[in-house]
Amino acid sequence: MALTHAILTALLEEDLTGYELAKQFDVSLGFFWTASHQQIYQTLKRLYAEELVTAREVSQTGKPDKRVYSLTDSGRRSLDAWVLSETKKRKVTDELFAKLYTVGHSSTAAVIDAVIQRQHDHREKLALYRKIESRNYAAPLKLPDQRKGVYLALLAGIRQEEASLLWCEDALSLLVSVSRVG
Amino acid sequence: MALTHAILTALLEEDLTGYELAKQFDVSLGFFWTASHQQIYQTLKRLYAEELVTAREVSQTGKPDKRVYSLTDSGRRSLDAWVLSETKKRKVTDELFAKLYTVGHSSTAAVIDAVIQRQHDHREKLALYRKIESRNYAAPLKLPDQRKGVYLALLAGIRQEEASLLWCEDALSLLVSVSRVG
DNA sequence: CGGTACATGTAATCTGTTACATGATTCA
DNA sequence: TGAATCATGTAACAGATTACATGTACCG
Repeated sequence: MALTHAILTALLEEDLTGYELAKQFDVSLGFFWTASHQQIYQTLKRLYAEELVTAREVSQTGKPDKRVYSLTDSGRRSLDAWVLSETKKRKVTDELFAKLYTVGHSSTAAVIDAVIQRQHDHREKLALYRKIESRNYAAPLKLPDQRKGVYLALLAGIRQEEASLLWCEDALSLLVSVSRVG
Repeated sequence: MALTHAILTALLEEDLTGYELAKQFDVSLGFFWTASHQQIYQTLKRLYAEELVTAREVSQTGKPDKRVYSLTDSGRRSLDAWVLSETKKRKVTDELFAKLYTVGHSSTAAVIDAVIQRQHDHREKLALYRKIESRNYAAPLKLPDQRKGVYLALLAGIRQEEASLLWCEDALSLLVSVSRVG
């Protein structure tokens, strides 16, 4: 039950709606956590039932009403307990690498296309992360403590995207040496 | 249904038992795919029912009997179709980064411990990958085509582990600047 | 008139995790 | 004698995905 805690940590800083959470999981949180809006709404519903969050309805003009969630004391305690618990290993599933295992047996062209697509994605993510970094995290040591962890998560994202981009170049240059198969 | 294809790609190269597959998912495949032995046995059972793999029982002396799986033609076609299909985005869940979001609100000591633990893990993985690289993939361009993709997957693992290790150092030096909280 | 952003959800299904279950061999 | 490795599985439950469902506002 770890999406629970990913949501609760996001609510530590500010109150959010399901929609806003989904957007955050799509961008800044995206490189270390992915979740669809359906999953988020379902989890928020459960969190509300368990009284780890509260919700208030906010009417808006020119936009649909929204439901803003905030942490409760109980949610806060649950988070604290989770931080002290053992950290689970990173879980990854990436089809791209599984497809690489088929090189020489199946269509290499398809794999090359997949790498190029991935290269575009990494470039976009990196540009986004760097923009966020230069706007909000230019002087890490001077950040207030509550922002330091968020900065480090961002930095990890930047490093991962950079490493992935370098890899994409190496991958493409090696893949063109593969005779067409499949 | 992507574990399906991750298993099928592993069977492209050689026939394997569920146990061997589980080990591979734990080590060399581990950085881009994780799966427990329970999940693997369940999936193999389904794959067998769908005739994407066949199995033969092998008796051993001094060891339990084992069940060795191989790809069928139908499994092979399923793989080919999958390679041509759109590549899904990488899916990640990593509690460590979620925990970073709690810095300044909760126990920083616990987060530091988690980073140190992760640093050990990355060092071990990197050492393993480098050993595999120097033993089997010293001259990438001279590899047979079927090994090039596998090498690239390994290289991605090496790059990721290196980037992660650099990050761990930066993270630890910034985290010690956080006043003790929680 | 069409697309995008805002905003929230349910139902059915599929996938993955946790707990349970067994049993031989080898090494210290 | 106890731990590790080999080897395979089931059952119950939790978590995630896919398909379906609705509706407004704003921009071009």
